[in-house]
Amino acid sequence: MAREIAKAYQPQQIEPHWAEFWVKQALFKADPNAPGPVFSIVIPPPNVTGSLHIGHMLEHTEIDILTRWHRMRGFNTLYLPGTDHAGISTQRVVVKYLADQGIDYHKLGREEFEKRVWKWKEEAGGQITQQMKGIGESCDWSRERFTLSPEMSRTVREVFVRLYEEKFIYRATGLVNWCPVCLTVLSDLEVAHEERQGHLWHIQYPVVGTKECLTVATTRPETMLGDTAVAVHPEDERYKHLVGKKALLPLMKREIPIIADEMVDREFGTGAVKITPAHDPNDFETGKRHQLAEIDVMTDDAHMNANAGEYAGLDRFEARKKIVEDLQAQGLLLKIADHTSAIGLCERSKTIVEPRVSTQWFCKMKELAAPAIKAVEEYEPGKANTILIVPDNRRTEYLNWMHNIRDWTISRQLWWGHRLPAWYCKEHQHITVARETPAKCGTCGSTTLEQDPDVLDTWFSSGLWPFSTLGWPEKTVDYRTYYPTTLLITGYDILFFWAARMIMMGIHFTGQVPFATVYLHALVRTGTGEKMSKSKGTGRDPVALNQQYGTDAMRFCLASMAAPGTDIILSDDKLASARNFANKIWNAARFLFVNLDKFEQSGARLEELASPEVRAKAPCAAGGKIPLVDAWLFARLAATIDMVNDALANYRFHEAAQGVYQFFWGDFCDWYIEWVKPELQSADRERATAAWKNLFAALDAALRLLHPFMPFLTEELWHQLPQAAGANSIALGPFPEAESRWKNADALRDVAQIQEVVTALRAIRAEFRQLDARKKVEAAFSTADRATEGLIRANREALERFAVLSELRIVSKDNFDAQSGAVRSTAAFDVRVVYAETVDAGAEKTRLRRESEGLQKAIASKERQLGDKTFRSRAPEKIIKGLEAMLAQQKIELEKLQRRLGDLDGDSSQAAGT
RNA sequence: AGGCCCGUAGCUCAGUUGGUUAGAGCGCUACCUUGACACGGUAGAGGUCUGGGGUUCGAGUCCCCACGGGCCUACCA
Repeated sequence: MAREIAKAYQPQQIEPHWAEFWVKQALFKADPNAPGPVFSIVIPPPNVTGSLHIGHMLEHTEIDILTRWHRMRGFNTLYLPGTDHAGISTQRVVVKYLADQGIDYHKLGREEFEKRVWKWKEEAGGQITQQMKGIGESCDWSRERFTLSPEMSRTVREVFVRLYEEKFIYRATGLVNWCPVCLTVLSDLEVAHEERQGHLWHIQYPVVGTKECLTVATTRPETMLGDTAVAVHPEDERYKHLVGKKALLPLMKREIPIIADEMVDREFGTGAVKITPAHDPNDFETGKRHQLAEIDVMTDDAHMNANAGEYAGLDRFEARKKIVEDLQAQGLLLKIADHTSAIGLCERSKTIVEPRVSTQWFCKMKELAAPAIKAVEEYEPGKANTILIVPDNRRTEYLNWMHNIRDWTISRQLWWGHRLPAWYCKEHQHITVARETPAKCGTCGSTTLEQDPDVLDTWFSSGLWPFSTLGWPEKTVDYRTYYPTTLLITGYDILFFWAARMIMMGIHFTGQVPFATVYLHALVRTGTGEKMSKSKGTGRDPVALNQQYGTDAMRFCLASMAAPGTDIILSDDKLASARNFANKIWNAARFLFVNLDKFEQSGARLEELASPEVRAKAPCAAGGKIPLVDAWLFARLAATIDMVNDALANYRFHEAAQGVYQFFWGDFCDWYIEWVKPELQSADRERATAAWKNLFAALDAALRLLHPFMPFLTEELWHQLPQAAGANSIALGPFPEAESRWKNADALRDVAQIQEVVTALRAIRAEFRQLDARKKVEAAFSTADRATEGLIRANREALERFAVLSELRIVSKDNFDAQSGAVRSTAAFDVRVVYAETVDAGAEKTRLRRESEGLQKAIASKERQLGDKTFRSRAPEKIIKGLEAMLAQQKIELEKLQRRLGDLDGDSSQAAGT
């Protein structure tokens, strides 16, 4: 069965096939009745507006690696996909989309607009899920969810009504964050702070009935139009005499009281503060204490309104400019000082947020937060209903924020989202909150009801995600089986937005934590350290990169950099290196297939080589015993499996990735395959068969080990293995076990010894610049240790091949010394390559000197330490013993080095003499 | 303002409870197109772990200070 197999791995040619296969076969559909412990994970729902960006790629890679790993190990596994309706984002996108077609969404009206968004969602909103399918994420697509679906709406209403009835949700008038571009109120979290260079304007307010002026300092002169007082500190001697008097508000010619309030910082500015209750949170509170009027001087879109007198109609920043000019003209502007302050920006539109008085819906948080704090604080491994947050420093962040949590503004002035289930009667504005549209007012019975036009913050519905997606409030089979979920993987940038709220809501409504562990992954940054962002044009399109390097390479690359707590900077170098790895795997398999044809021609049957029984017994013996290198390979494999399992269990993706990389490339390709090459073609039938059996068993296990990281490549290659015949997918497992019979410390030690000898011989060869790399030369080996001698003797063939030797002669110390040629020594052995051309004695001496200097230093430091009484009395026995053993070795080595140096000096002086 | 993180080879980063001569990938140098792979092979060069102080028998690892970089939270006008 001759195989056509491409010389280089071409991911583009195999990925679409398997991606489609996995979806069509519904291979990853969860079955609540399946055996095994449960592993369930819900996707952090990406925005429907979105397309896959590099951050998703990292997140989904981590989720998919863990999901596939668990599935292969026999867990009852669910990876639930879905998308978020993303209120503000989506509304902005569709408004713009309509505007591009000359349609003003206001004119469409709410109902029609919502229809258009749904239509847009059906047509364009599926992009990200299509991409996820294309990159082979092992989701259960039959359980895909959308945060604004009718089922989700029912859950949202249920939650809203209950929280209202429990008095968590309330409606109130307060000072809120207003985005003049998105035209909605924002929660505190949606306001991003940024330090900006600004000014502190000192403005003189004349005091009525005196010739004095009170100078106030402000960063926002335009808000003075809404001033209703000036405040000073009650104990400020400079101003005590003015308290109770009135100031004449410049430009507006309005008399406003001069009040005393503790909130004033005497040190800051002039110690006198203008009070604008309608446009500043502090002033709002001060206004409440002093019963001051709240004069809103702006419109929704941050232009000055009728309250702003002659400035009405101006944009807030134009107004600022004009006001400053006018004040200057009137001689009331005392000075302008530079001043930097953190200003609030709308997370979405990047507009400066305007603090504003408004009536909104809020959710009380303190009480909801308490059990969510407890769940994290009381975490212990295995303790029910507690949550582990990884990495640890995020846990501290979470706790800090939760301890200082403030009420959550949940209403939004948008059309796209879950509409508030609250109705007002026309007559009295009584509030009726209900699960179903009520027929009459719950208070007065009026039948003229109007529903609140607002929708809920997007995060309100995503906060219910882990249980809303599984059927809650019904106790469905899915809910009973898969809730609480096992794990949440998300970015630390939405720890508060999302994770914290899920924990609070989950505990409150289900009595259980929504997930046992939160793993917060890194952000992918650009070379300059910024977060990669499509809007800034600094992002890399993962789909294009997948196309270029292969999805598996991308996954492997991200995994190998995903050390917990460390942000990732992606580069083409790293992607290329991961692609090279994929190619290496491809070619290792290719080597097997190409040579298998030859072997089959000699009459071998595949079943004989790769039946399940053969694999169950691997490694297979030849001539009654397991060849050393085979024992070694499986020992390395077992160690790697243990390491990968341990690393993945602790979210140390980079360690797991580096472990499989090292095993496959370093151990399997560089040493094992090279070692057994001749055996595969051996005339000794039994030996060849054993080699083939072990090769197939090892590759089979290696592919399974690699599968969570590189699903496409491994699926493709695995299907070409003889043992895969008739099987459906490598993805269904099993994951290789680190068999106890594979563990073999002796084999590990022995092969390491042989590798050391090979490396020493190769290094000498490399020093002979004249020596053709392919020319076989003679070498001598000497050791004082009989076991080592036996080992080398038994593996002489392999050694000769690896070091390109005509013969490796094992000689006594005296015979060794009698020969000429370049030498390398360790404490355990000496090797000499016999070659007519001498090495560059000068270079050799330099190397030896440097090495012996290093050794001398190491020896001196060890002797010092071992000579120290305190060290001897306090250090653990193990450390002392280890140090002593190492010291003895180093001394032998040093002695050899120096003898060699002496020889070289002798040679050169002799040469000089003749 | 408070809190957190980072500063290790030319570059990007690992380095789990402090313990034997600090690792990887890329890049670099030399040699090798050997029948799996040049997206390859072999050998090598290269860091005393930002600086200073301290704890300790022993510190890249713990503590303090300084410098440099980043992030988060926050109603100082």
